[in-house]
Amino acid sequence: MPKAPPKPTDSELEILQVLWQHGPATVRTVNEQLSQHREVGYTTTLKIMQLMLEKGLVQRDDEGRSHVYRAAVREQDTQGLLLDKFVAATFGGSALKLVMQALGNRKTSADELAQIRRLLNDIEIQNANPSTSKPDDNAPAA
Amino acid sequence: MPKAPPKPTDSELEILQVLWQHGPATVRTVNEQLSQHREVGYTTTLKIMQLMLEKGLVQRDDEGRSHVYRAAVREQDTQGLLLDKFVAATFGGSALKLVMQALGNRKTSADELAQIRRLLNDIEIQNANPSTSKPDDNAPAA
DNA sequence: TTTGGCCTACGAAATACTTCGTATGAAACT
DNA sequence: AGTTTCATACGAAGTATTTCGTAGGCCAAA
Repeated sequence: MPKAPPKPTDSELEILQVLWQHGPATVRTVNEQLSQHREVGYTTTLKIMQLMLEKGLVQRDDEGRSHVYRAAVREQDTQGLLLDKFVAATFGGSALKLVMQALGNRKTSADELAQIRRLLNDIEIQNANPSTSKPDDNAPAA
Repeated sequence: MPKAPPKPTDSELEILQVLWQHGPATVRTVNEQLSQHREVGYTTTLKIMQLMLEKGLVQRDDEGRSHVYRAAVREQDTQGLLLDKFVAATFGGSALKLVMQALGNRKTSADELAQIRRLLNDIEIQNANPSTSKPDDNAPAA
């Protein structure tokens, strides 16, 4: 089994976000996206993406003159990995404390609260009845 | 207004956790706590705590022969600060996505789910009736 | 007083990440 | 063909963090 890619750094995560949203892209495209938020040199972006390639965070197609990069890790997986580390370091491993803090000290819209309620319901259904597959918003009503 | 202390690093956060839980402590005490989880030299801990003093993350009483350090930032404030940065970097600023991921990909006990439900209720009461003060578990029944 | 133990201060190395200058080459333009 | 344009590769410096060796001070026990 090939070794799992390491935890991305902050800069690497920024680049992954672009690739996740935009799909495969050249260094130039990525750099242009990043430049909309902060100043960053082209070769800086290039260098980081080259390092990401070595780390296995991205893959690239180097056919043409400019190489096309794409994420080699999935958004959900990466977020989950980072979340685990963050919860461990900051909240002593308690996801509950994290959620309380996230919901408590922050304006949360009624709509968002409703979504969370729905999620809670789904989870309780799961717990009560593990055989059923996860409910899907788009599924036809029973 | 004195400048707010910076975001603590991972090592600094570990030390803050000890101080928050244990209360004011000497370098030796802190180092002993840390040593229960991983190997770390005494002067390493000392050095980091000295840097934390310069950054304003801790204060110290250097009366006696061994100095006594205490956290200069509150646990909730610090967790909130770190959480904000983390949500911004990892979930594009969406606390909702964070909560969904935290609850979704993880076993959450019925008890924890109940606590979250209670929190949701409190928040909705707040939203509906902003004049009321926040309910307190320990408050005497009306 | 001398010794040993514990404490702080400090310098410096090791590591990780970010940044960018410059070299080089390929393609496009004139 | 010569020149400009744009891409990659690479070295190296700047910054932040972590780590620890060593020096020096203070106090108590011998």
